[in-house]
Amino acid sequence: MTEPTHETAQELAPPPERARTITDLARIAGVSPGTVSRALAGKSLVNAKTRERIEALAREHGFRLNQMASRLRRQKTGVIGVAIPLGHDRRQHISDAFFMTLLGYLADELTERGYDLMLRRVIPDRDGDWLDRFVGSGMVDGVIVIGQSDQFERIEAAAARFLPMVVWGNHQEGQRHCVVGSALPTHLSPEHAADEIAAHLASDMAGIDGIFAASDMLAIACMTELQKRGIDVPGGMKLVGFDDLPIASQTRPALTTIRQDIAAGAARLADLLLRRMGGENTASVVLPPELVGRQTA
Amino acid sequence: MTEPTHETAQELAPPPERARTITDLARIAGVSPGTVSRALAGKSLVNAKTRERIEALAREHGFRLNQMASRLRRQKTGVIGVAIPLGHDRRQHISDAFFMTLLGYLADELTERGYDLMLRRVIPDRDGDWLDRFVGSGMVDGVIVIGQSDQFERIEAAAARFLPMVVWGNHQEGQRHCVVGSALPTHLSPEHAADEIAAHLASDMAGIDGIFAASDMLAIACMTELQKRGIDVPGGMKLVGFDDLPIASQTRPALTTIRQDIAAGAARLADLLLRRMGGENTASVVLPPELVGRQTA
DNA sequence: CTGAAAGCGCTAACAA
DNA sequence: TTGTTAGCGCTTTCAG
Repeated sequence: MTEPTHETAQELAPPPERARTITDLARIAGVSPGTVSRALAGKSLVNAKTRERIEALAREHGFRLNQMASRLRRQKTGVIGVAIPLGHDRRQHISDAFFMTLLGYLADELTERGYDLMLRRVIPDRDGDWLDRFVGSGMVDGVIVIGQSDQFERIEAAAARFLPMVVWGNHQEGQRHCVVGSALPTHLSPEHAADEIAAHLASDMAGIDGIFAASDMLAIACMTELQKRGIDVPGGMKLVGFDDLPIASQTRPALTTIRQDIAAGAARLADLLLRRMGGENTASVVLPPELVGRQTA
Repeated sequence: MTEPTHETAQELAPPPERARTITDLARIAGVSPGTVSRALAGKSLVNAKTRERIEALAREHGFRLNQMASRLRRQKTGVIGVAIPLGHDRRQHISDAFFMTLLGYLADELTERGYDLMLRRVIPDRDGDWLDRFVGSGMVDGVIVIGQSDQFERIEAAAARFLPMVVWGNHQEGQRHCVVGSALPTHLSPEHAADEIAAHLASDMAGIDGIFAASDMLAIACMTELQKRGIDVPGGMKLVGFDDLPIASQTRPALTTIRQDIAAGAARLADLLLRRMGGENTASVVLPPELVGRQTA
């Protein structure tokens, strides 16, 4: 550390008056608020010298633009809303591995393009107006809905009036809202599925020689259960997952699965949303699923 | 579906004029904007009849309050900022399983208490001012930083001036910023660690009878590598992970690990942050780690 | 190139 | 109980 001690620093340079608003800074610089605004926004029509001086003062006085005010005035927010409806299964937690992985990639994509993400977990049963409220909140320029849950109709309704929205989910014939997704139904929570799996396995396995799980996490739960019972995978029972989460290649035996290219999905979501925000009415995209053959089938 | 066709619906009830602002709605209702504001906010001093009428009109005309304006005026945002600095390891993706799991629990906690989350992924090398910009943006009432990365000093500096901030990370003697965490260094990305693990294992395993991995994901990568080489776990090599992610109990053999109670961690983060937002200067919290003995050690 | 002034949509005194 | 008014902090015409 090369900085002087606090005591010394304080003696040498008493901390400068803090400029909280653009008006504060304007007063300090002896110019008008308008000029400060233009200087900080890097507008061409402001004198280079003036700009530099204002920038220096801004640093010195720790000035940060109030984004709330700026965005209200400019009528754009620089924020993408991400809604995760938790409908048909109350117990399905937002921390579902698939959703969170998708969200991570989305954050990477959108941050790269200069947007922040506003995350909202919604329980539709409690708040029937969740989507319209979000979409009309004035807080977001566009909305991504992760998972349709049981809210298909509500999403359709919102899509009728609100263009900049894209949904991760399934496509149904003639639907209005723009989706990105593969061709299969959605996710269940592995913790709570474990019991049901156990029950099924206990009852009757005659005539079954393979399980196709609806998600990797579910497949892994199956595998554990099978191995507990001494059933060899894939010898005694074949097993195929769905998603190809990073974890799938790490299990023992490594999980054969249908890949959802989550990164690609996130990229498509981001791309489509930005185009819709630009006024384009984009079509839905079905990502081709791909079989990743490993050791369980 | 019980709704009539679009044509019929339109003939019967032409869609009402849309009320975009509180002033629109006031005009429609024949009252002043102030009254509408009070009615919609559920203030007691507005006539019940008037309130009901305004609420009905708001529904009918699809009115939603512009949160940007409301929040600017009220000087509170209802948003918690969550920053994830990606510093010392550029390749460490936001989609890191631990971070995303923590984020999921945080979202559950904070949404429950009426806050939205604003997620921002930051690369400190590219933007040295990231934390002050976030904290001073006027967009958030409080900030949670997930992981200190190599930004300890910058976080310290911000903490000197900004109270409502809590950090997930390690505690160091005499530090100023409030952390929640366990007692061990942070996470590496398993994908890229695999090669190094392989190299280490290839070179020299004499005298080593156990591996303590810095995260479960890393431990799982080790396990895969060990099993590839025909080394029995735990017979030939003991293995202990760190985190107790949901996946840890699903591996084969099940991973012995040090539990980070992520849900509890998220709850503490949320709790401390809200108290700081209320003006309290809270102390750091070290969560006691707990050994979860399974089959690998 | 810069200043003055008019709002973005909302809320909260203060009056009535 | 309601209307009027003055801003929240910023951007952007429009003048100069």
